[in-house]
Amino acid sequence: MRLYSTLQRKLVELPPPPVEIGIYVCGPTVYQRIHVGNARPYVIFLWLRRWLTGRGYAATLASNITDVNDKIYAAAPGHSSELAEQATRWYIEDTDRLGLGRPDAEPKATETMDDIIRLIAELVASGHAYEAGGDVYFRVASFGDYGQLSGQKPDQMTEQEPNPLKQDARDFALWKATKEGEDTSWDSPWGKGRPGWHIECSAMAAKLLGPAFEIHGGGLDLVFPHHENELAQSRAAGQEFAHIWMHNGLLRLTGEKMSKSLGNVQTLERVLDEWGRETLLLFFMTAHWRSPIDFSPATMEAAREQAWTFRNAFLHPPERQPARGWEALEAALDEDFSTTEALAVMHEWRAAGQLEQLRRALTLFGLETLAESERAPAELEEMARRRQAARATSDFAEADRLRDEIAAAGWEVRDVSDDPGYQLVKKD
RNA sequence: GGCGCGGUGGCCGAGUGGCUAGGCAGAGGCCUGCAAAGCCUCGUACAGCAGUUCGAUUCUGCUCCGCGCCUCCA
Repeated sequence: MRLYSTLQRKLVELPPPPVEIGIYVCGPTVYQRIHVGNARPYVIFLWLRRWLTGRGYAATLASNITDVNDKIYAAAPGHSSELAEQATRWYIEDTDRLGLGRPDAEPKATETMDDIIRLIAELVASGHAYEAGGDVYFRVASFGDYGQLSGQKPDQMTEQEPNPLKQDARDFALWKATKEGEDTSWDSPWGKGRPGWHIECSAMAAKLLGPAFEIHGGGLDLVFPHHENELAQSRAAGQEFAHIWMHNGLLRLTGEKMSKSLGNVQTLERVLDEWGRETLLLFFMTAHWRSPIDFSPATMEAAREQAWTFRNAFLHPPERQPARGWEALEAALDEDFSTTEALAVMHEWRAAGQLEQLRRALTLFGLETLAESERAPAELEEMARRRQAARATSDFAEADRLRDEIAAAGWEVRDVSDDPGYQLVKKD
């Protein structure tokens, strides 16, 4: 299997199974409900873990929850930990609704503090970091490969807010001394404080996956500075760290009038309420994981239609010549995990009526519910029967009236040749 | 300004040096009391300009346009 890696800027071959594949994905900073965009890496990497597991790998997925951070302090002055706890519950609740299960580990920064402090101390001891006024900074000049991941040239970076404690404008904080108004702090060799933004990921990844692991994932917007800094810290500490760096494309919001303010993002909660999990998952499948994807009513509507055609295949199986076998899906996903090609293969199976194969593929993507049909309430069954009776006596006015009534209840009646002569299908 | 990605038929979105992506929407037909679902048929696209080549949408260069990142960001 091959995956595109930002670090090597090319497709990188995974070692053949069975081997352990450690995957670390940057999860959210918890201070509000996550938005649809945050759900993309969550979905992609849970799918990937499923696929790798099915391919015979021992895949372990770790995805962190950053629960100490400037943004959390800013969002809830004086009670940041309560907000972090609340937002963590929201995150679990919202992502649970995707129905894909959970990562193998979801470490919290606040529960990894010993490892974080130990890692910083190591970097200080080896001269890759220095203490200044209770803060600790990473010495970028001490790490020759800095900039390798993002392609950013260190000498071209400019500092936004000059920090006199830094020896070099490019240096970044590993540890920050507690400031006025911050309601949480931890003891460290450098006094009370809390970790900087990047260090927690280095510490958690090493703790859970070891000093060398296969895949590190996250949104494209994390390449710099977050991942560049993670890589620098961990490599400077003598770890190989991640081999392959996967960065998913970002969601773009279009087709909706922007409310001018920054608050135009849609929460995952709202999207799930409005469109349902099946449509959202299918929507994510319609773009390659590295491509940007437009989130709009039109693109979501198209995804919903695709869900509908898959569902219909199980209600009314077509009989056609057999299409390609399972290996077609393997070929699609083994080459840079192309869900778009996988989708094309699945449509092929749908049209060919290869339903068991299709069901297996849908299950992989958490869409097995499309293969299940819901039983209609008894009163609707009764109405459908009365409609059949009306049709039998050519009372089409009554038959159409009943059909409208059933439709109003959110169901569709279809005339079929099989036994009861009708079929009730729930509409979205 | 620096780094990087991309421009494919009405829309979304793959892919390939010469041979079918796929989905949605649309047109016609079959089926149906009418529908729905399903089936059949239909679109000859690859930003522009040069170049390499027997042949380029696919390789190279340039131009135009769009997007992401450049210490808040999945």
